[in-house]
Amino acid sequence: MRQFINITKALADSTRVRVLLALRKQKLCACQITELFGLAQSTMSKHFYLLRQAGLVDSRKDGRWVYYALPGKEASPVIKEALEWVQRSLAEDQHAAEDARNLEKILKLDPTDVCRKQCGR
Amino acid sequence: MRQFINITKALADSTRVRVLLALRKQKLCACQITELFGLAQSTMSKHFYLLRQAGLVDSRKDGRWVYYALPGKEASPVIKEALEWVQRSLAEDQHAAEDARNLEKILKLDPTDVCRKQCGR
DNA sequence: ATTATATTTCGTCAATGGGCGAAAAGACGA
DNA sequence: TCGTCTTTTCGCCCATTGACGAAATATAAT
Repeated sequence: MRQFINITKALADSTRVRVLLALRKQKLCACQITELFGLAQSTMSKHFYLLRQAGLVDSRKDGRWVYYALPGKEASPVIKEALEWVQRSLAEDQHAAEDARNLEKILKLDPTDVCRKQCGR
Repeated sequence: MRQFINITKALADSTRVRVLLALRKQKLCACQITELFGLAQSTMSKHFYLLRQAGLVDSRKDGRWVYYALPGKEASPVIKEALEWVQRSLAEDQHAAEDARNLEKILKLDPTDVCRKQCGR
């Protein structure tokens, strides 16, 4: 029950759900996701923490960057079903579609520039 | 997105999730559910409100009683999938099992007595 | 009509949660 | 090592949420 509520709490915020939708097609660096939503780094970091704790994302450190991705086949059924439910329910979502368009632009930039930009925020 | 977050927020509280599990086998009167959890009527009423608003339960007024039940086939796919996910994920849950045992006892009582008992709370 | 019963609404309080900036931590390059 | 870059942690603020009791609403019984 505890684990389950962790998952539902993590899903009970639109920013975090939008992160999951953004990760649908590819893994993303923390700075790219932060850029996408325009929130403070510290705010996004807390969101990442909750998502990781719930098991809804995997994180992999690569040098100075941290990459987030949807968990793979090793994830528990409850997690996999939750993610499938999210993706299916919001496949046509307008907000998510706009995020996807903005993400396209961010992906064309050099991640280094994206990160540097945030220091000056 | 808005509707989806309503659903996840409704699921992000263990009392409300336990209500959904208790309704697995049969509809229940508000007083029976309130008795099961031992919380104030007003508290439970607010939980019912959120569950109803999210579309996760149906309510039907029958005289003085209000019966809550899981929604039927007319429910939207996102709702049905959410409920299936909840039930499947917590089918073996210990907390839910204990609730089920306590519910057995409550169901053996006359609902009228259950309600009356709560006035004296 | 009046009283009793079942549920909801309202007002209040403490706890939680999302937001931010500043400081700390971790990792690379000069 | 020293400075730079990326991310996380910490402390704070304001809004939201879950809890309660009291009052209001709605229905049934006398």
